[in-house]
Amino acid sequence: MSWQFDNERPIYTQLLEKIRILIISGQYAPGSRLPSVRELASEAAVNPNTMQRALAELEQSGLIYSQRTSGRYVTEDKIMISSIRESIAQEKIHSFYEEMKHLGYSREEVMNLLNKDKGGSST
Amino acid sequence: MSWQFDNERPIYTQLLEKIRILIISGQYAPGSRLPSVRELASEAAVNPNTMQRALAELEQSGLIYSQRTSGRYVTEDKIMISSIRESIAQEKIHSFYEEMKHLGYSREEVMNLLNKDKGGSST
Amino acid sequence: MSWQFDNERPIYTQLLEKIRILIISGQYAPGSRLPSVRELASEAAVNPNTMQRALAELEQSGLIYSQRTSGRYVTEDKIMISSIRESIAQEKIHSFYEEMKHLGYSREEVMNLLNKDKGGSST
Amino acid sequence: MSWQFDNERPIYTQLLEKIRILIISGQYAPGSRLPSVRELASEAAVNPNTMQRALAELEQSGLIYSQRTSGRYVTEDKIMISSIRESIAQEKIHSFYEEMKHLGYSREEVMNLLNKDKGGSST
DNA sequence: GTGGTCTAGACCACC
DNA sequence: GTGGTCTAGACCACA
Repeated sequence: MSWQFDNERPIYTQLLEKIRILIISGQYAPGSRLPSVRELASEAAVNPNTMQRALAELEQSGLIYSQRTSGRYVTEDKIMISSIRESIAQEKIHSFYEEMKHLGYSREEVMNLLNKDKGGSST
Repeated sequence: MSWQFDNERPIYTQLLEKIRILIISGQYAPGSRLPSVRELASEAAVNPNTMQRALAELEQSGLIYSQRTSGRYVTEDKIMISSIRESIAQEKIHSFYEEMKHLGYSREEVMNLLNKDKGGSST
Repeated sequence: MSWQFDNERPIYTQLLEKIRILIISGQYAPGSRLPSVRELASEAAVNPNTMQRALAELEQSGLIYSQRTSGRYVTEDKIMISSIRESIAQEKIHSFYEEMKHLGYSREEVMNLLNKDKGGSST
Repeated sequence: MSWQFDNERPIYTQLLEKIRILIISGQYAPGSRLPSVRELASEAAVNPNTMQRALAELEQSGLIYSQRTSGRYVTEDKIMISSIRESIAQEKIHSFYEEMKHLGYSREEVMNLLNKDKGGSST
C-alpha cells in the first residue's frame, strides 16, 4: 500500500479516495471490518483525526458504517458498491473525454493514444 | 466561454488551465495578441490580480511572452505549443488509464465504456 | 416488537425508553413480572449487560422493582405510571410545540399539518 | 440568541441545528453573508473548529456555500430553504405523532393537550 | 482577514 | 479497546 500524498489536495480527501478504491475494488470485502481508526492512521502516518475525517465522509456516503463500539464495517450492499464503482468510472470517462476534446483530440485520436499507452509502465 | 470555477482549486490555477487550453487548441493563435489583463479579468469576473498571476505563470512556462508596452502575445513557437499539447494529453491519458485500472477495469472494458460515451452531451 | 436501534444514542437508553413505553402503555401490566434479563437481552439481540443497565435505570425511576430471587416486576402503583405517562406526554408536546414555533409555524398551522398527517403510515 | 447546549448530543450538531433554524426562519436572509467562523465561534463560546464543522455540514446540505476568501453565504435558493423547512416540519410532526401514539394517546387527545398548552411559557 | 487543514492530546461513553 | 468529540494552537493559500 502506497499512502503517499500530494500537497495539492487535502490529505483526508486523498485518504478517502484511496480507501474507497480499496472497497470498490474488493480489497476490503463487503461486510468486512476495517482496521481501527488508530491502526489506519498509523499505517498511513497521519494524525488519527485526519483519518477519522476521511472515514466520516466515507460513512456519510454509505460505503461504510460504524458499529458503536466494535469498529467500522464495509457495507454489505454490493449493489451500492458496484453502482458507486460505475458512477465513478462514468464520471472519470466523461471528464477525461471532455478534457481531451478541449485539447482538440477527436475520439479516434484518443483511442489511438490509449492503445499506444498499452504497455506503459505505471507509477 | 464558460469562466466558471469550483472552490476546490485556486482560481488562478483554473484560469491558467483555461487560457492554456485556448492557446493549445488554437483559439488563441500563435503570435496573436492577448486581451489586456483588465479585459480578461472583467470577462472572467475575477480580480485583476488573480488574472495577472495566472498570466505570469503562463509566461513562465513560455507559452506567452509580454512585450514591454504593447501587451502579451502567444508564442510563435508552434513546436512548443504542440509539444505541450501532446505532453498534457499523454499525462491525462496515462493518469486516466491508471485510475481506471485501480477501479478494476481492464483496457478492453475502458474501450467499451469510452465507445458508449460517444454520443454523450458535453458541458 | 421492533428492537432496532440508531447509532446516535446509547443502546441502553433506547432499551430503557422502549420498555418504559411498554409499561406506560399497559403492555406490561402493573404488578406483572418482566421476562428475565437474559430473555429480554436475547430478544432484543443486545448484550445482557446492556439490558441490565437499562433495567437498573428503570428500577431507579421506580417504575419497576426487583424481587430478590423471583425476578423483576412492574410497579403496582398505577398513579405513578399514569403520572409518568402524562409528564412524558406534556414534555413531548411542549418541546414539539416550541420546535415548530422556532420553524416559524403558528399553532393553527401546526394543527392543520397534524390533521393532514392523520392517515400516515407508521414505522 | 441562546447558544446553550446539552450534553446529550454533540455540540456541532446543536450548532448546526440552531443556525439552520436561523436560516430557515429567515433571520439569516437568503444570499446574505454569515459572520465569519471565528466570530460565530466566539459568540457561541465554542472552539472555532467546532463551529467550522457545523458549518461544513450545513454547507454539504446545500443551505450555505463558502466563497473561497470572502466568507460564507446563505443560499439564494428560496425554494430549497422552504422545502427543507417543510421537510423538517413534516418529520417532526410525524415522529411526534408516532411517539404520542406509542404512549397511548389518540389523535383527539393529542389535539386537546396541544390546545391546553396554548398559553404555556416557553424556555 | 477569510476559510481551510492538520496536529497533538485529552476525554468520554460504550460494550 | 472502540469510535467520537472537543480544545488549543499553528499554519497555509487565497483575494
